[in-house]
Amino acid sequence: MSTKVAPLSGFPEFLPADRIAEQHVLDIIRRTFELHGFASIETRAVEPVERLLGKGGDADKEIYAVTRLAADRSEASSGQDGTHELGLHFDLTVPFARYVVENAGRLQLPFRRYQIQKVWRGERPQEGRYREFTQADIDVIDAGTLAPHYEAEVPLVVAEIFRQLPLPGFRIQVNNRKIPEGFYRGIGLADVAGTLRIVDKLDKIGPDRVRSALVEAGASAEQAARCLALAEIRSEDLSFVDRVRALGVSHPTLTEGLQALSAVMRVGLDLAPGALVADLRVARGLDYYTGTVYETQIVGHEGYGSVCSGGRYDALASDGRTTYPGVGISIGVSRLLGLLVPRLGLTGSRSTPTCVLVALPAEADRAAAMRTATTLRARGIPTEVAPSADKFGKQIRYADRRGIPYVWFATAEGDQVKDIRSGEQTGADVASWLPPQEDLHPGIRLRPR
RNA sequence: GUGGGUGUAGCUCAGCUGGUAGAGCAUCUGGUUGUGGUCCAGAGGGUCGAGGGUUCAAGUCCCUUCACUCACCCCA
Repeated sequence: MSTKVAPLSGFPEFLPADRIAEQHVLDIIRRTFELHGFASIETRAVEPVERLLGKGGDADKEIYAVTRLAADRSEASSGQDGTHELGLHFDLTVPFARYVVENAGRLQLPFRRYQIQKVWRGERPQEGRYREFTQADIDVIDAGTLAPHYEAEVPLVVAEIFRQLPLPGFRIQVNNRKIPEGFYRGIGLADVAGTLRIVDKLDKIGPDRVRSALVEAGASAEQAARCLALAEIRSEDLSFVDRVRALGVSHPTLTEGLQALSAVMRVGLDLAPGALVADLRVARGLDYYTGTVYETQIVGHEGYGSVCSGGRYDALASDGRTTYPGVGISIGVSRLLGLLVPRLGLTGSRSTPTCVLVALPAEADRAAAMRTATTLRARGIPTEVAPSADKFGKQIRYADRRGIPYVWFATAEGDQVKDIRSGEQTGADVASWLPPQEDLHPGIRLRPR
C-alpha cells in the first residue's frame, strides 16, 4: 500500500488563510439569509437512490452510491425488506422536498428555510466544477399553491449577498421556462427540451452553429431563425415583453410566462435595480424546474459558469394527496470561491483567528502567560501563548508568519504590546487593552498580484 | 462516459542525438548571545508517478497502468 499522498481531483481543500476567506463568505451568506427570516435546517447526506433518481435529468449517472464495505449483496439491494440503496445527495432541493413531505404536519407553511451543506456529483472535474462542493440554498415551499411573489424575493436575497462580496459585478439572469415552451409550441416545435438545450449553447458556440444544430434537429430554417430571435432578447427592464410580442407568436403558455417574468422583473427594478436581467436564452438548471429559472454570471468571467441558480418547481414534493410547490435559489459557494480565490486573489487577512500571541520569556513563565491569555480571551480577544520560550525574534516570527498582528510581552516595566506590522511597542493593561475592531478577527483581502 | 495534454525536491520548473539529478522560491541553521521582516553564508530535502521492456547504460526510447489537467457532455 502506497503512502504517497496526492490531491483527489474534484475534492478541493483550502489552506487556512483561504479557508478563512471561505468562512467570511459563508458568514455573509448566513447572516443575510437570517436577516430575511429563513430558518436553518440540515438534512442527512444520503437519500434512498430511488428518491434521487429522475429528479435531476442525467443525475443518475452522477450519484455516488454509499454502501458498507462489508455489505453483502442482499444488504445492498433496494426495496422490499426495508433496506435501500443509498446515494449521496447531488443538491439540497431534492432532500428538502423530501423533508417537507416527511414533516409536513410539524412545519408551518409557507416554510422559508436555508441550508448550507456539501453536495456530491460524480462528474469530471475542471475549473469551477467539483465532485464535492458546498451549496447555500434558500427555498420557500407551501402546500397546494405558492404565491408568485416569492419568485421575485429569492433572487433579491442573493443580490444582497453578492453586493457584499468583492466581485467585479454580477448579473442574475432570469427567465421563465413557459416563455420558450409556449413560443416553441406556438411556432410548431414539439421538442421543447431538446430545442432549449441547443439554444442554451448560444453563448458558447454562436448563432450560426445554433441555427444549424436546430435545423439538424428537425426545425425549419424559419423556425430556427425565430428561436434565435427569441434567445437574443435580453433586457434589464420590461422591454423584453414588447420585443417578444413583436415576433408575432401567440400561445397561452407564452403569455403566462411573460406575465410571470414581468412580475419578477418589476420587483427587481424597484428594490435592486440592475441586479436582475431578463434573459430569454437561460434554460439551465435541473429538470424539475417548471417556471421561473435563475442563473448568475460574474461580470468579466461569463464563461466560468453560473455561480448561483435555481427556480420554481411545482411538482417536486408530493405525498400523493398534497403537492408542495416551491421556489428556491442556490449559491454555488465552492464555485464562487473557486473564482474569487485563484482568479481575483481573495484570501484571508491572516491564516489563523489569533489576534494576540503572548510571548514566553522562559518556560517557567508559561503559567503567567496563560493567565494573561485567559484575561484577554475573556474580553473576546482571540489569543494564544507562544509554543516555546525561543528567542523573542523567533516568537515574533511565529506571529508574523501567521499574520497574527500583536505580540504581548511581560517586561520588568509592566506589560507591553507590539504591533508587529508597524513595529510599535507600547505599554498595555491586560484588563483594558483592545485592538482596533478590524484587527480583532481575520477578514478578507485581495492578494497583491 | 468521449477526446487531447502533463507527471522530476514542499511549490514553480530546467535537464541537449540515452552516459552517475539541477535552479529559483519555500524550510531549517548560523552571521545577530532574548525583539521578526532586508542582506550574506551554509544545510536538509528525490525509489525522476507506478510496473514492465529495449540497451553496456533509461529522467530521456517503447508498452502497460495510475494520477493530475483541459475540452466535450452536463452543471453550482
